[in-house]
Amino acid sequence: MPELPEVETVRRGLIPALEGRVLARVETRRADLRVPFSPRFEQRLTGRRVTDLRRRAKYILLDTDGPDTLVIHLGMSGRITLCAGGLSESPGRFHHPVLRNSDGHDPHDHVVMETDHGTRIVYNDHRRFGLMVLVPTNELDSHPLFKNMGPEPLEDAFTGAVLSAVLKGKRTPIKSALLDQRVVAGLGNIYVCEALYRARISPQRLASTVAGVRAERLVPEIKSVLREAIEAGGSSLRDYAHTDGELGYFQHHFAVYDRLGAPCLTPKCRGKIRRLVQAGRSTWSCPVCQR
DNA sequence: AGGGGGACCTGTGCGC
DNA sequence: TGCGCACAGGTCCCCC
Repeated sequence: MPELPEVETVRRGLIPALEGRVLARVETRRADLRVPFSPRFEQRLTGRRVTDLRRRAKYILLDTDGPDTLVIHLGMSGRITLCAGGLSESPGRFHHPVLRNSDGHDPHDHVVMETDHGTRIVYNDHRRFGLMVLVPTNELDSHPLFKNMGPEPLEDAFTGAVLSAVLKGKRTPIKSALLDQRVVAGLGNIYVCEALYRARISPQRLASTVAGVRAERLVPEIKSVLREAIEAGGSSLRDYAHTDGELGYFQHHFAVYDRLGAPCLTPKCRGKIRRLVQAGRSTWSCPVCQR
């Protein structure tokens, strides 16, 4: 999936098209994504004005002038594209060929919305690990999706001391701990690998031993890698693209992710990037300068 | 109680 | 060319 920087880029791309606009038409083309759409999904959204577009971790929150907030997650392969009225739904300028059904639709275009200004918003997700649900706005914090979620990494409240306190006593590798959304919300495989590299911390190190000085070193690196990635419009690997179809370019700045065998970029370090598997997911790191 | 492993999906790229 | 396998920005449930 898009991790925090990619989701943030999508959110920013949606603002000009959606903020203050009325959802004139909402169409779901199947019963579910990873989970079913909320009951009466289309009716509850149609005619509502979008009052705000927020992000929490990897979720986009679309507040309306009704009781509900539309909660969107892009899973691993979700994409949202905008197009002015009259154009085909998936504009076809992506790096993937666009599939078509006999009715002319991309079979992975699962949700199509249209605003009162005629902009079409298309949600495409070929793996369907994403979700779209309606949650009463005043119940968001207590909703199961959010109630146990850790701090936003880019907020000032996320400090070395805060991370340190959560890691203390955790008997799991730091790599797994950082992927745990209860520890810090919004990091995924790429930015965990990159942040650990920048902080020169081994992904295999026990989380409890990162508490203290290493946590103080790690937090600024988490923030800097996320900020730089947002600045670059996120990272485009297989599926991710901006709302206008353009690609992010932070993937060109990876120091370790998917760089198996490449020389470590740390000056004077002779290490070669290795790949290991932790909790079923690939981890890339430099065995020499990450300890 | 908390963490690891599989399940959920489809697509792509590789080796044989 | 084709087939099978491994792997992919995530999360959740089950089981130990």
